[in-house]
Amino acid sequence: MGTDQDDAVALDGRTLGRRGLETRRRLLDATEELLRENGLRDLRVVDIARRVGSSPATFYQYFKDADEAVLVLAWEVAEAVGPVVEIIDGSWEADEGLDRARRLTTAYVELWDAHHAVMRVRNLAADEGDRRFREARLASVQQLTEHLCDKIAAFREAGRVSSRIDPYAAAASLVAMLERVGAYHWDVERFGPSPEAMIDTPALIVYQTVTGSQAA
Amino acid sequence: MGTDQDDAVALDGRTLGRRGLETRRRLLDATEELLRENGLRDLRVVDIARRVGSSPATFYQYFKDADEAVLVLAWEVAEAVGPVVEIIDGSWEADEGLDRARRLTTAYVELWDAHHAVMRVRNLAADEGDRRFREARLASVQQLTEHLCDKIAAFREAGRVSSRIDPYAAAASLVAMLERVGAYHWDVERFGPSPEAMIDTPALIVYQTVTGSQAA
DNA sequence: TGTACATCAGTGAACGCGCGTTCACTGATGTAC
DNA sequence: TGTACATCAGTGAACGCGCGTTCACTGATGTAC
Repeated sequence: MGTDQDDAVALDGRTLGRRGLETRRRLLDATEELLRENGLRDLRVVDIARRVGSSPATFYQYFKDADEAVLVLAWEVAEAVGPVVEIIDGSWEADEGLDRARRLTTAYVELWDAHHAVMRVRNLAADEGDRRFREARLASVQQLTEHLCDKIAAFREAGRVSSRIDPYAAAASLVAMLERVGAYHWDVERFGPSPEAMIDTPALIVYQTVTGSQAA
Repeated sequence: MGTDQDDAVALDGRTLGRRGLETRRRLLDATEELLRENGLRDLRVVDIARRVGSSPATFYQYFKDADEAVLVLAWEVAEAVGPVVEIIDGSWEADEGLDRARRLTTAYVELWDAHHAVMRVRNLAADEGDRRFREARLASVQQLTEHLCDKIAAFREAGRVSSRIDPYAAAASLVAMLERVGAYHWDVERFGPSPEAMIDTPALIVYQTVTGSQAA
């Protein structure tokens, strides 16, 4: 919260009115569309401006460059992770845990489906070491990891998860799996597995890893 | 095999001699270096040429554009996956399986450490739908997935892995996990887990998912 | 062993496009009285 | 309710750099005899 709409200010310091906020929004939407359609390599300020029927000069009233617009979008995605994280909280026993794992996987894959273009670029920039994108990714992924970590740690203390499992590393690995499954499940599905299998099976892996129980 | 050095031909059709092959190699190495140092956004033909002390015109004797050089590098990575795949073959019972999972994870993470810049860009381009990069990724990832799939299917038939697990989807999910762990384990390690934990724990997840057994 | 010729390899220099970016200006909106 | 003024919002037009790309040419290598 507080990272996009709220503290939105024009680059010259003016505060934005209704009209300004709308324009800014349309520029952001156009950025996401173009990223989806043409990919990162072909993202151009001129095109973004053209798409909303305005001029490049307008774009520069709101963002320093194209990257900065993408960064704002990445923070918006981070905010959308909140509800997904909440799914983790609660009991993971038996059917309830399995159901939770499935809802978690579904929600996260749907988040990717909705925002794959932005999340892809965010991950690339973060992996390449860009600090601003690292932070934005962290804001998404950290909450997820920590909540999963807590669950795993509890099952481990109860002696149900192997003591050779490092809870944080396990949580991070599961998040890693979900990230990548979100990114390319559509490509995997060309080789056999149904879309449902590409939810249910990773969900089972999550469940088994968190609880240390094998599903029936 | 047969995708890079062997059928290397200058763009005008001339066959390459010793000297030409060396230059081509140096251009490829420079491409990987610059990709690592500056990231995808700042990869420029002029810079690649400059780095090997030659002129842009030379670059264009060997590659149509910068993308094509990266593509060749991606195919080279695909060839390097062969030995990693072999680790999968053999018995996965008990300690032997655990050891195999650990060697697999180690080898794949090391592959990422050695070639992260190229693999990152390959994945982005593939995810964005670029056919050539999809093929190159497939060549890496498919073998891995299929070999894991065979193992999982066998344990499933033996009744040790849940029948609710789709073997191909499970294999793809594990590969997804390894991909992402390879890409960002260094970032995770800033939050607690040791480098060893970021190998051992995903390895355990692989082991448990393949064999349906919980580790002690 | 030497010479001539074919082909491989490399590049200087230039062109031109397209993109990022800015400035000086016009128009829209809102509010004080 | 109307008018004036402040500030918000938008842009046409231009500049200039830098990058991709090419061409005509020189130099290096190898091989046939």
